[in-house]
Amino acid sequence: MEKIFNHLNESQAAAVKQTEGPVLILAGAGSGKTTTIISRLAYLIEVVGIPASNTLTLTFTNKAAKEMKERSLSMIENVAYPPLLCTFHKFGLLFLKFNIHLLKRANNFVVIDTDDKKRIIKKINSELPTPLIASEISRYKNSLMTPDDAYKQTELFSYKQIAEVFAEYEKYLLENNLVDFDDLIALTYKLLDENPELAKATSQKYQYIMIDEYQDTNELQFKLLQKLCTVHNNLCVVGDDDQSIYGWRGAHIRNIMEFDQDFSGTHVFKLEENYRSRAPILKVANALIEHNRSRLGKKLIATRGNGDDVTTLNSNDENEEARKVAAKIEKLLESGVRAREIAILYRVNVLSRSVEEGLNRYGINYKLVGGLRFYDRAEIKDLISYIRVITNHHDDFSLKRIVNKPKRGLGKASLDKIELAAQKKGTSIYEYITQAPMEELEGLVRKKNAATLKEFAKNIQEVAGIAQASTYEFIDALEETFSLKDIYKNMQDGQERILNIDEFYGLFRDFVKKSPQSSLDEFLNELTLQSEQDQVEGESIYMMSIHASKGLEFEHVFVIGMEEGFLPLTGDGSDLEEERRLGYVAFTRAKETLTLCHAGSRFYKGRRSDLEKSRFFNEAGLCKGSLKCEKNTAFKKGDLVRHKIFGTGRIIGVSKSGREFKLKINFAGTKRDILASFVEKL
DNA sequence: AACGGCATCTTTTTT
DNA sequence: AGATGCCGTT
Repeated sequence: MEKIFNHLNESQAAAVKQTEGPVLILAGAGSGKTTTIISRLAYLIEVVGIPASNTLTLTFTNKAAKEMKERSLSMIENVAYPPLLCTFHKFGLLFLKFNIHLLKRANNFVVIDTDDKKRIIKKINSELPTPLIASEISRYKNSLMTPDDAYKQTELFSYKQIAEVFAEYEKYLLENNLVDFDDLIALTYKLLDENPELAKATSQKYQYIMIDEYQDTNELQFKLLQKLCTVHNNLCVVGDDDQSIYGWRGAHIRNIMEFDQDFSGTHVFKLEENYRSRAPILKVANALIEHNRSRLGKKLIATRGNGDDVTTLNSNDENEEARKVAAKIEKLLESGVRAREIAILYRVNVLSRSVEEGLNRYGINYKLVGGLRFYDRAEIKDLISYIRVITNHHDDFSLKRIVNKPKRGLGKASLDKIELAAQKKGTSIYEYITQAPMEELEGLVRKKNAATLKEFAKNIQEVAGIAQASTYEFIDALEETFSLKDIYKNMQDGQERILNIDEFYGLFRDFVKKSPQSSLDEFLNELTLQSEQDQVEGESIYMMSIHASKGLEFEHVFVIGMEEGFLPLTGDGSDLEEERRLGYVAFTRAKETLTLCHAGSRFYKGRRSDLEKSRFFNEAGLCKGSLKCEKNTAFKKGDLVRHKIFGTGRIIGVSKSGREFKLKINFAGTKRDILASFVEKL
């Protein structure tokens, strides 16, 4: 008991103790959110006496789940079964394994990733852009729409077409017993919705539910949570409306804004004490986010005392910016700061390029986080396809991916012929290759290739036999039989690919060591749900998008590209309030110092364009008393501006007052003199 | 079947 | 600019 409350402040402790009923914990950046969740879990299990198996804690990323698991293990003692703590999708996977038979489907389904999904779509329709169809299908599934619903909903021909692709896509998944990411949640919901008894039983099993990063949930996840709360309302959600930065991906900020209306009798706790950043950093972050209208209202209170002022770094172009940032970082490193405590953040990934060059010139090592993920690399996906075919020879989808890797002379034309022949016989491609007489195969493809195909099928079977006997020997047998590394031996970026393959082999061996009794099947599904491999700790600084930085912290943070058009990013579909939240997330990553950089022009999309300093400098209160800053904001007669108290008005005159500009503004007929830093341009 | 040249697009990203 | 994708040529 003491151990649990030792490290908690008052509001954290209060939130931990409120175990019953709906609970909303508004956890500001750096306010000890994870500590609170873990403590609450420990309190439920160790003090209240709830069996660990009756709790459920859901996160969005594997990383968060992993961190919480590790930290909870050190806090919870004597637990026969560890509490279920996993991602939403993992929960869906587990649930479907036990219950998908109710949808008349076998539970040996395979989870496909976004790339697989796109390949399937592309095969069905190559006219419309695949990513569009993919995202529309995702949207339909998240709205629980059937292809039929989607078809009826629209009058547009192209969208009717998309609905038709959706129908065929669903048919394909069903026929091959595949499940996509959206299905993991949607089918789980469907099962609970159509089987009230199952919903009741599931809700009874998970009596205490906690959700991390609640501001990132979408509508379907919300509905799923409602089902899980069929027989109780012990739902505790933790999140921060000010850090909702995934609206563009369907996250429903409404969920957190209106939680207390969705669940009556909600207890609200605000965690506002910040244990991360120095006071000046928090001041700037608070000032910025206060400009958002749609928020629950929360202020970060500094506990770490005063520190350096937030610095603005002004450059003419991106090269100057890169030099200045690199020089500053070099100084920090010389003063003994560890490299991993320094991060460069940006709104758009392309902005990393110029800074990379600067860092290289200064000989500073950096690590790019994000970009192409390990499991998305073609060579790794090929390997996974090999393993899939070995576990399930009838997985035509994966087989087609690898049948010509390494080259076996099987191009599109030959493959189509084989596939057609297999379809006619009603068998899988693998089965067709093994069973068709040699003469028949030779009628379809070249003699030499027919033999290669037979050999390929034989090899698959052989390696499958080895896998069954010993997962230990499997990986070596795979490489020996198919020489997958040789494919890349003579390619330009081949060495890197071979290294990736070796890394994958290493990961596989680790998996086997950790759970020797597991089948390849389990390994595969685990893999599909896995995101990035753990970033290796090294002596290099970090560079990443603001999105990727969420949840992390660094002593020294540089935000580059703070210009209109980059942060905030403008254009169709952009949401100024979400951009502001992005700024807020970026600022609150910093523990000791925060440096905000902007450049007068950048080379972007093939041409150089002039840029205005971001309005966020003004909003964050970083412009007071400085004329230099006003130059870029360029208030002029006729501009519409907003004042926090007087509302919207039009500038009718500009004059200088000391070091600042004074504006004469017409607010709905009332003319007032206002200092420029107190209004924002509309 | 494989390669190379031309056109097109360009925010953020997890599962 | 740079990556990706499609199509036509070899």
